[in-house]
Amino acid sequence: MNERKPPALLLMGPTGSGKSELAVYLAERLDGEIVSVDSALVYRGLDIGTAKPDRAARRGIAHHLIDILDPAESYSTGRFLDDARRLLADIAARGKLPLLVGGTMLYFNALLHGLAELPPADPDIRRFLEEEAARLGWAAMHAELAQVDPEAARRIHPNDPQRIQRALEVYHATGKPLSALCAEQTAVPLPCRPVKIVVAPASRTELHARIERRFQDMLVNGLIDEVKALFERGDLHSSLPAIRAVGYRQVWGYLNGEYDLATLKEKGVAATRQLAKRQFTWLRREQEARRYESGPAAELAERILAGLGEDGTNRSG
RNA sequence: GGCCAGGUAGCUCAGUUGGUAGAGCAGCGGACUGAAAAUCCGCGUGUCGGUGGUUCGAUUCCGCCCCUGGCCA
Repeated sequence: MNERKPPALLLMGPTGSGKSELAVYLAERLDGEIVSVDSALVYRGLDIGTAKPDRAARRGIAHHLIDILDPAESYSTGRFLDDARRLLADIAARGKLPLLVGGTMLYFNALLHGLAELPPADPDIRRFLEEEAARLGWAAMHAELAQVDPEAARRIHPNDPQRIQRALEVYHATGKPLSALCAEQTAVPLPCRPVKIVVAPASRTELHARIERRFQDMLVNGLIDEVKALFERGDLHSSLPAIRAVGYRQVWGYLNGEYDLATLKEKGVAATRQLAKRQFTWLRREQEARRYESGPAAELAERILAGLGEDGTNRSG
């Protein structure tokens, strides 16, 4: 049925699995363009801590959805979905293969399963709810949600302020409960046929070792100075998505004098491991994906290409 | 060498007036619909330094030994 659509490669994996380098090899061999599926790479000035591939690492391959926002701005799943759909169509129209590469699993999820028609974030409503919560407490906010959207209240834990706020925000903005809007969701088919590939290190121990080494390298390569530049701008603060990113949040605390360098290193490594663990939770339930162990990019790319040949992904035309 | 303070979960520590022990962090598992590198939920057996003794029973009291830190020589 959708066999006639052009394919798109979805390359997913936990942080530090070597996706970015691998993607460039695959793009070279498949005449592809890379679409980043990463909620932190979108921000300009977040380079070292996000392991953003630089000009040399990109080797002339087009990379999309990188450096598209200032750190003072906020990206979102909805924007990603619009951007990615548009790019997918454009790239396929140019006769190139789209490679969606990243570790933001909610974005992949939205791409594959769609997203309900919900209003975007509204700063005024959020501020209003924030103030109300400061006055009444989140338990009261959860009770308020139970009044207007009992189903959402049942699903959302009373200790989860972010989701309580979002559910109330949707209700305030539309007058309809979040759960009703989600129930109306209809699948929007992708313009491409997704071919899923998962890359991950052989063992958790190995991943942890890589993560520790990598964070250490980031510090040596100037992560602190990079964050200091953001810190000194004066208009950024610790509740922005860009500043909450792994590594950035921890260095921010260090620059605030909250802890010493050794503690910063510990916290940075732990936060990265925790991120990887959450990514694994999504990845585990990813069906119909080909799975590969991390390894030297060139060699791994060859193995993946051999596997792709079997299901016709790289046929031309 | 002498004196003092400690040695309890991977780490930092609490506790048991003697009935085999619990927090934070880390770790592990899970959830996830416009902040998602976010937000949240669940999971705690560890020779209570070693060894003898007292005791029905010792991680807890006593002796000796080992280790760490401090002070005095």
